[in-house]
Amino acid sequence: MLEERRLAVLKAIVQDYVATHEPVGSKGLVDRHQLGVSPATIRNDMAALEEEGYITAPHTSAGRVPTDRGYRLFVDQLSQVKPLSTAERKGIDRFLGEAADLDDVMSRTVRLLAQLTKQVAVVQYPSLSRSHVRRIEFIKVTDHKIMIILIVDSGRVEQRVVDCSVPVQEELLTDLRSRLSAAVTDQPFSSIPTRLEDLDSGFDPTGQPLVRAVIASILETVTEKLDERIVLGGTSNLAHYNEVFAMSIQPVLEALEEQVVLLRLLGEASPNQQVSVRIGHENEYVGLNATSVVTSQYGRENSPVASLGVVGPTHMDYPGTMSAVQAVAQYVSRILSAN
Amino acid sequence: MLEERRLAVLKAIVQDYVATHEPVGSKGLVDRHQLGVSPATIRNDMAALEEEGYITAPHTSAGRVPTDRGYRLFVDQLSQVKPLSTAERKGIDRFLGEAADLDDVMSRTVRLLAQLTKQVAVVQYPSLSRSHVRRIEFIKVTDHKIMIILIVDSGRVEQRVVDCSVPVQEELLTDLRSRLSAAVTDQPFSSIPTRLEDLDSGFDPTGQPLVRAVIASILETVTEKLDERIVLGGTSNLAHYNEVFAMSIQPVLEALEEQVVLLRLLGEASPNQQVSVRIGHENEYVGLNATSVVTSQYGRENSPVASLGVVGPTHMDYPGTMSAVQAVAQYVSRILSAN
DNA sequence: GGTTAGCACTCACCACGCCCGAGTGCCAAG
DNA sequence: CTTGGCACTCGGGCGTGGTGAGTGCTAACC
Repeated sequence: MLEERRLAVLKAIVQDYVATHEPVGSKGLVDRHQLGVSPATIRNDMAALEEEGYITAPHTSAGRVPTDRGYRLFVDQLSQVKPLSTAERKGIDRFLGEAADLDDVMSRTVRLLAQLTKQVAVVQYPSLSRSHVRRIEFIKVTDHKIMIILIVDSGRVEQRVVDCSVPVQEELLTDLRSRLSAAVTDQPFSSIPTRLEDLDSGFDPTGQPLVRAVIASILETVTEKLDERIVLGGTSNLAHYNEVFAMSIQPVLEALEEQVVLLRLLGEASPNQQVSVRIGHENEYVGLNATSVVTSQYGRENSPVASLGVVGPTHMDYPGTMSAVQAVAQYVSRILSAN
Repeated sequence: MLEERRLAVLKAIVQDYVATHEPVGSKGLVDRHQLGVSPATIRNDMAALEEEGYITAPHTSAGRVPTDRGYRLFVDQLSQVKPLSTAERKGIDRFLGEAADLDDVMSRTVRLLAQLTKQVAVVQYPSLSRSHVRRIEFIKVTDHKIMIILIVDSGRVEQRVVDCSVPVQEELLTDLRSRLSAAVTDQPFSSIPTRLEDLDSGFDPTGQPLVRAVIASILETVTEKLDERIVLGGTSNLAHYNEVFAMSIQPVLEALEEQVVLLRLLGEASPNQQVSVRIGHENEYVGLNATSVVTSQYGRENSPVASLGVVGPTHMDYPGTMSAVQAVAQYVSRILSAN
């Protein structure tokens, strides 16, 4: 009973604070929620909650504000993901359904996510490391240059030009293509290094330099280009918080410019299909200690290819944001597997 | 004499204001610059300059601040592009020289420009419309799907998948490849629509649906993908101005998210090799009325392939920014023509 | 005529002091 | 355990007065 009401109070505090962005007091709480008790009782509960570190008072005569810990409890136990309205689902469907190619899907997704959540959206391109090779092709650009083209199941296409010291012979190229093709087609990227290991030994000595150069180049692409691509959207939503709230957006903008930071942010997503939420100081990167990050993976069931999510203030609408992120991830998954 | 000193005063005002970001008064001016006259005289000049609209007073008892018109005069007549130090040039050279592929060049350029100018950098990928086709290739992905690959002289590679209603015959594809290749190789993108116009008539009727589909797809790529790609950098520099200066960065962030706005921004660059500067209200987009945009085109002499530049507050260091933009544009031009 | 010194004037800015009210913690009664 | 009552705290809004930077004007000067 006692414990139960305390949680209800915390929930109410979070909800009110998210709605108003102002410290919430005991009086207002009983007015706006049916708690069935008087302000004085609430005050006792609030004192207890503060004692336990779930809420804090900015200064003596102000109301209380949830702490990161308070939000965590709220997210874990007090909130339920609210389903999107059918209108919203249809809107998403229509908007994403029109996408032509992968670039289009990504850019539409990021815009959609930013618009739905009114926050900064972060979308990662399907990760090569978790994709499969669908096809490999060569194009002879000049006598000494060939372009390698890797077509990936997620729709990505990687290309790279190799310089060779000797002129490229057409037959050799054909041979190489078929052998490489056999070796890597439909194989996961992560297995490529081992699969290409001894491939050069099968060729006659005159061709080996070229073969080695090609293989080296592919390996380079595989390892290097794993620095995945990320698209951002809704950055201007940051300005909104800057004005109302007293938090500087500089560190956040800096974080968003660091591909590495973003990748780790998305990479830390929980391995299961669920939505992952990191609140305030739970984020490793200090610049994001005043923000929360909501992410989800997308791709086929049990084998996600990448992540997407949003970055927003800790006082965000968690249920709404989580449902939006989850829904968008599901839609993107569906669209990508349709190819 | 009279006119001459007034210009000197304006120049001094701009310089001081850019340095301090505070309204500058007559006393400070004579202290920091060798003008050879007394504050009272300066005051007369300032009154005249204000009359003519080059400077303005925020309020009665504050110093003067340059207007957009004042900056314009400063840029046009009073400043000279200051050359970069050799150390800076070497730094640029080293940093950009390491770039491996086009993506790398673009991302390094944008970071470099942001770092040099401490402002927001905007770099446009080489424009297809001003590029030439170097090569066209087809890859049969499945029976009904072929991938078209366009290799462009600026290093870009565009690909697109076409769905065909009928199975694709290998010979037809070879035939199509050679004809298309002959038609478009080394031709500017802008000429492609006319060159492809009647190409389908040369094929036998059974192949025509495929040919038409391919041609349509290429045309689509040519026209649609002309929505060029743009990379941004240094957005966090905006936060700096936000704090010190009283200008909201929201509209600026919004503008930066709009590809269309950015493209127009870069597209309006003056046609010659010089650096183009648009100050405050000279920018068509209202969200950027409080900023200045410094751009330059890059590419071969007399045939630029794209633009790059920076967006910053109107009280920026124009000579420094202009020289940085110009230098970077030149370096990028050089690197791209090296391929 | 252009330049300069002197002077009165204007205001943004800051510091101080004041009050107000929201919100609290505590206590004693229900 | 809950509740009404009450004293207390303290941030924020507001008027007040002082300060100083900067100006425009006028009259004298070269």
